[in-house]
Amino acid sequence: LSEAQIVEAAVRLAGSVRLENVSMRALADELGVPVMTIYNYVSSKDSLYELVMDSALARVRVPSADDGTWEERLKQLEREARAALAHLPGVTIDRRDSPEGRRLAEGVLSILASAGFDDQQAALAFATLFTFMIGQIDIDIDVAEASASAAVAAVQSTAEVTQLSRDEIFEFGFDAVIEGLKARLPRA
Amino acid sequence: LSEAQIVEAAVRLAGSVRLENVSMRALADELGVPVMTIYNYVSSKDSLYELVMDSALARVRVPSADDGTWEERLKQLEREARAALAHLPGVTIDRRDSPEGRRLAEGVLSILASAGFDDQQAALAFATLFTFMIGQIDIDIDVAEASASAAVAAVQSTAEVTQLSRDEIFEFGFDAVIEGLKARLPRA
DNA sequence: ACCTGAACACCGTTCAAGT
DNA sequence: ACCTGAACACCGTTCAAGT
Repeated sequence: LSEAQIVEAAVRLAGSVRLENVSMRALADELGVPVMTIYNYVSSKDSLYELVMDSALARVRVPSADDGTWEERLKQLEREARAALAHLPGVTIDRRDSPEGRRLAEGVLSILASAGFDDQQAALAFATLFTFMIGQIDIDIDVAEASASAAVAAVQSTAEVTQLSRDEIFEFGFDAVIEGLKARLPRA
Repeated sequence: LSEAQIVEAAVRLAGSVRLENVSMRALADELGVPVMTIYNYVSSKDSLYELVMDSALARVRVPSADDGTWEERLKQLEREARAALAHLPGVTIDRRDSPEGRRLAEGVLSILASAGFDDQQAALAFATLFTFMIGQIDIDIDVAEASASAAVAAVQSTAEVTQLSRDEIFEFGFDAVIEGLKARLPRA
């Protein structure tokens, strides 16, 4: 048994239930060990949240400067972050003590700097993008948990609108946010 | 004792702890009644979440057509919704079966319609605004719970940046989103 | 009819006893 | 030293017994 195996099992179980509803007892069953054995590798359930989050975010790459325009790089990063967490209900980006969260935050800030934002504007743009992404992840999970949500319902209630996929909504929203930020970019 | 008193007590307790961490026993203590008495007025803790959310959102006004430009009306609505939930950690907008959630969603959609968005674009714009607001509420609460969060840390790490207040970030982000949406408005 | 104590089936985690 | 069963202090809610 190892920390990695525990995280793996938690991810497996968190696929169908919010991680906070996966009990340590259920996790132990999944691993075939007594409950308290887990505590030899993971100090608490809270620390398990962080380990799961970090293992998910570890997959997210920060595109390098030659991977396209700054808009494309940002979009790519956010798309991957969203995908990494979309199927882990109950796992959000806790930017507090997470190494991976910090890595990605720095990635976003450096892309914004390369776009020409000064420190102040980059910080504001970062907060805007981060806000949008947290909302996106939250909504992805809401929709996954109850496909008859009122966001969809509200959308559908607007007459002859064809149903919008989550991906279309993401692309539209992200492009809108980027365009709004670009308008605040100091002229080159 | 009444449903209203129970919701009031829950709001009181949810000021300092996330509502999901307010136990029915603690709520009963706050009200000075035995635990099971609450169940004569509220069918379950889940239904209590909805009652608390609805009572908070009930305060949020949908500005009428003569309350300013559509941008100002949207901003006013979102500002109030944010304020209504910012101090209720653990209470998000569950658009599922909430009357107040539906009322506000329809309010936003009607403002977007008055701005000239067609149904499809209005639905996409609504989703974008909603995503941004959910993220904002989440982050407000994160920050309230741990004022030394990494979003702030990341911002501060960018050298000589003065600390940004949550309100400044909201104003900047909201304006950026609105500007991005406006760019998608069919030309009048 | 309305109310509610005791009990049930859970939690995360401590702690002491096992090897 | 490492492991882990039993126990503790909680949960939300059922249900039967009280008035």
